Amino acid sequence: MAATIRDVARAAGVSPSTVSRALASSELVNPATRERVQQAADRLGYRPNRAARGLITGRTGNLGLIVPDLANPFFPSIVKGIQARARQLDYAVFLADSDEDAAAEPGLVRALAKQVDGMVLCSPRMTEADLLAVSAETTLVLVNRRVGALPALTLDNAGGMRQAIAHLQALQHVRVAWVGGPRDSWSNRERRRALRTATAAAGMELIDTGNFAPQYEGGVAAADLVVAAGVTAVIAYNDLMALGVLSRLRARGIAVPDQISVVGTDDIPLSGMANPALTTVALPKEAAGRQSVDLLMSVLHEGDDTAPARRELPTQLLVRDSTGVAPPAHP
Amino acid sequence: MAATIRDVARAAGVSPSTVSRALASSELVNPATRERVQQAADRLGYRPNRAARGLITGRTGNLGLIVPDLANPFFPSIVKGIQARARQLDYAVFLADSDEDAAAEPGLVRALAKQVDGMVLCSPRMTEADLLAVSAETTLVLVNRRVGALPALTLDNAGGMRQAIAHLQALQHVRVAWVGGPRDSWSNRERRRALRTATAAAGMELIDTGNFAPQYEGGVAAADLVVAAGVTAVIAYNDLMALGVLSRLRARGIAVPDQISVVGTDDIPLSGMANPALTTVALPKEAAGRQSVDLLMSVLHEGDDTAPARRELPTQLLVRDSTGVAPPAHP
DNA sequence: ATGAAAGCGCTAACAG
DNA sequence: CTGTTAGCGCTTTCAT
Repeated sequence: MAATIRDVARAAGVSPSTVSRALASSELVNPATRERVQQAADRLGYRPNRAARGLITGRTGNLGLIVPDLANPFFPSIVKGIQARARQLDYAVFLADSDEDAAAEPGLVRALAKQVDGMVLCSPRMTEADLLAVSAETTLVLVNRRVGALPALTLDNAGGMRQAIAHLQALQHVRVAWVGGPRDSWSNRERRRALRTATAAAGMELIDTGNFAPQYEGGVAAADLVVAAGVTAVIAYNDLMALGVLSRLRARGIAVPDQISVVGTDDIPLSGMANPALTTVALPKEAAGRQSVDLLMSVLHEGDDTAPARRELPTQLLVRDSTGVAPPAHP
Repeated sequence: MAATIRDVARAAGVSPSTVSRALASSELVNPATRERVQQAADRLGYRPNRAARGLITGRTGNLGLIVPDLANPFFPSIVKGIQARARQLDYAVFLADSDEDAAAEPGLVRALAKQVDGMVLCSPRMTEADLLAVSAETTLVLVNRRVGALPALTLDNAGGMRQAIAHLQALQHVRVAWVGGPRDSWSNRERRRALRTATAAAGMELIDTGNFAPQYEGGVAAADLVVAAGVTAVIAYNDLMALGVLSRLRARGIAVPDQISVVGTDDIPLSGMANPALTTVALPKEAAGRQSVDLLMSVLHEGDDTAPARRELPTQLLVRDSTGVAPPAHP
């Protein structure tokens, strides 16, 4: 079967421990011996068994990743970023999709905890209590959520919302609707809160249409409430929902942006391809993925000496065709 | 730190092996003892170390998955299917994204091989030789590709193309363009071949515009060639590309489906949301994911006794608004 | 600079 | 039914 370290040792005429050293810390072993071992290893196609190594070193070289829903285009981008960075660092990654089921998340963490050095939880939906509880099982880094003193990488939700409101204000909008995402979502709460503050400061009115599934269908469902609210602009929790709104508005013969302006969040690949192209708050998704890995590494290596590891990445409003000057108010 | 099997043994006043047995094969141990062990385990929050278990049993309880590009909406659906089925079977899954780099794939397989019981390779781009070579490292199941006698789950590409051509023929189309995807892609070759056969049989003409990146941008780039070819219909390798074609046609003021009909493949979530909604060959993506795991399990358990494990899933043309009756030919 | 021995956490004979 | 023994593949003292 597969060659073990003993096979290599035998082939090179040394002991297993020498092989181990030769393949790892180069300095502690005679160059000639090292060469011999290296060749034997190559010849036999030797690949160390990481599980066995992990058993003794306590380091697995693996990393866990949990996302709520891979079908939401927001997450694949993050996963790609994480993948890429993990691969550079020679880490393998376990992926689990919770299917937006908050109750399932702790189980997923626990299932993986023993096999990884740490995990990245992307937009976890589970309760704070659960989060704190599972944080004892392994090293955690949160993405898109902030809880207690847990290491976290967030995106500047508030800044994004402020930019959106400033943009709409410049276009003369006064009444704006908010189409909310999952109630359990931290970023949903953050965005809503920021919106409240920003609209109040701008002397604008914010109509909350409630919480909807963070998908195309959710936006479709919300669109009629938006129309009924008599607003001239709407901001949706994410692009998928914004696209749903767009589609429903078109179906009802309501012109975008002439009658209603629409703003999304995420800048998923397809938002630029929509017709009209969607104005949206762009989030640095792949960068967030990469940096979350870096954050995890720093936590893993520096121990718990410094301040809580946190980082916030900037967001950027992309103005496209779905927003325009507000129509004149009715008499 | 974390409780080991010895801790549980001590707490329950039995030997580690009894704990092992009590927690696994229920029959071989005294019910009373078993109860005691179970309680001790619960109390200590014991979770077996799967890596250690795998070391001795040879089964890791892990499964590998490699996809070319998670940013292509086709793959997340498959990954979700695989995830779901794997979880049911209590398997954890390693995910790697090769970023459409055929040369990187063998390395990814080898990196994971030792830590998994088997792997699913989704639309692998690597050469047949590489594929055969890595198939020695671990149990493989191919999705969306067929090579040698390797276990494979495929989708009925030919059937899908036949349905598309029959549909276009019914709509009076005679000249049809093909917008190809990655040259290395097996399904790309399959679809093209099927198209050749089907058009020939129908007395239609097929114009091949070449190979493009399997993304929105690829479709945009191909669209002008489609127009220049003077066809009344176009079939794209995938929906992303079809959407790109759609967008470029609109930009050029060419009406769809009035002047040109457009057909995609995959039925990604957004194809139904496009305007006009995209006619496409739907592939059972999540089902393919689930069944690929089942296939892997059957190969793993049944050994290599029976015929090569293969399965082909049916495809289904979804007729939507992007296809219509061909415009009358020019005099 | 290298080898021998011990052991990571677990399961699988083998006794009893 | 249960404990003892051995060992999966690897790294790491501790000697030499």
